[in-house]
Amino acid sequence: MQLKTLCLGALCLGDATGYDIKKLFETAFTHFHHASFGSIYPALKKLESEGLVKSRVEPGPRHPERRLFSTTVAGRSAFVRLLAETAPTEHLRSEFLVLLFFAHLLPTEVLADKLTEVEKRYEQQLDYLKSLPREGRASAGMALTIDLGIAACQAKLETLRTHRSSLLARHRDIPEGSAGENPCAG
Amino acid sequence: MQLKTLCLGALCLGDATGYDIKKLFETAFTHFHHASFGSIYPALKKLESEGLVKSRVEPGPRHPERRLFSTTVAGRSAFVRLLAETAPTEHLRSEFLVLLFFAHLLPTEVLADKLTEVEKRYEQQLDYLKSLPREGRASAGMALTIDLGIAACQAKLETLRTHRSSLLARHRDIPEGSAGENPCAG
DNA sequence: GGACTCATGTAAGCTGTTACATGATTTC
DNA sequence: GAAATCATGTAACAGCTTACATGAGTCC
Repeated sequence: MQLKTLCLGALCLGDATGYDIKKLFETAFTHFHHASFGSIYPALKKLESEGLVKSRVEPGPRHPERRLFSTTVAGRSAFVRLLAETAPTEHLRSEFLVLLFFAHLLPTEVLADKLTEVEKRYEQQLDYLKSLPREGRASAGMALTIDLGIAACQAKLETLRTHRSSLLARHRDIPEGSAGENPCAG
Repeated sequence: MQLKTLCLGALCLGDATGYDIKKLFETAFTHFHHASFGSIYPALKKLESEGLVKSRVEPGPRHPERRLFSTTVAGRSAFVRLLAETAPTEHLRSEFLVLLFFAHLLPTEVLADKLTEVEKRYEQQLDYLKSLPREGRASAGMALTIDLGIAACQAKLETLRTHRSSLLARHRDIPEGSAGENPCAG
């Protein structure tokens, strides 16, 4: 799914500026998608040129001049169609698991620091997801995206906490820079 | 982390062809990284031009001619350095959670199909990860990458199974195409 | 002989990132 | 008056995917 489509979806939730959409990516979408200004603004421009959204400039004494986007009828039906056609895939890209996979090549202290860093991030993410309102304002589907994020985060955090000390203990015993046998062949 | 670095890492596990590395991405790395031939072969070429890997062509009666890559001393130390510098981040990109987030815009049957599809995929992934050998050949870190994959997958699968029927029941009651209130503002 | 796996590579192009460039408004 | 937040945009470039193009070896 292209970012363009996601921006169109964001506008199906209500009128918004490019800045608002960036905020959405940093809050409600944070655990399953990412986008930067450099892609959001061009995406909105493209959507407008395709007639899927329209915009008006709002001058304001209470904020800098801004461009508010809204969906068009064509935009809403295009989004629903695109949504229905989208395969429900997931792609994780984890530098952390790469690090863990090659942990035997790292000094124990470096590995310990990385583990601590990840645990902290998981804790923060868990706190954040738990702080989100799940009743009333959000639909059942939205609530489930949060619950799935919480479940996965919690499971990983528990696994990490369970194995941390034994991993580090074993790690101290291996020769530094050992590559070992090829464990992946075959 | 660039794909180039990951290819270099793969070669730190033992000599391999581009094709072998692709296999590694489809097996050991499958739940945390992805790469296609179109990026692997150029990456290996680049690594060789930088002196981090070397290669020899192996003609064979038992297989088509192939190019076997190995790391150089410079390559191994470069990889260890790059690894130590890598921040242990994770980025999920989930079209499935996008779908769930906008579930209220989909017909109930379409939503049900998507949920079924995801559950099946999770089940397959879980079976696969559980089938991997965790003792003996793999290092403790490699084993933990598998355990983390299993934990996350299991947690998501359970959450999905728990909420599926109530989600679909509630879903049938909402007006079709309802966008509702903006649940994300503020 | 057909299907499948092993095996290598290129080229066009899409998508998105990073860094740059700018400035208003609000809050302390 | 400084810092934070609100706000918009562009340009250069990185990085990877898709599709194409090709062919040998193995198993049934």
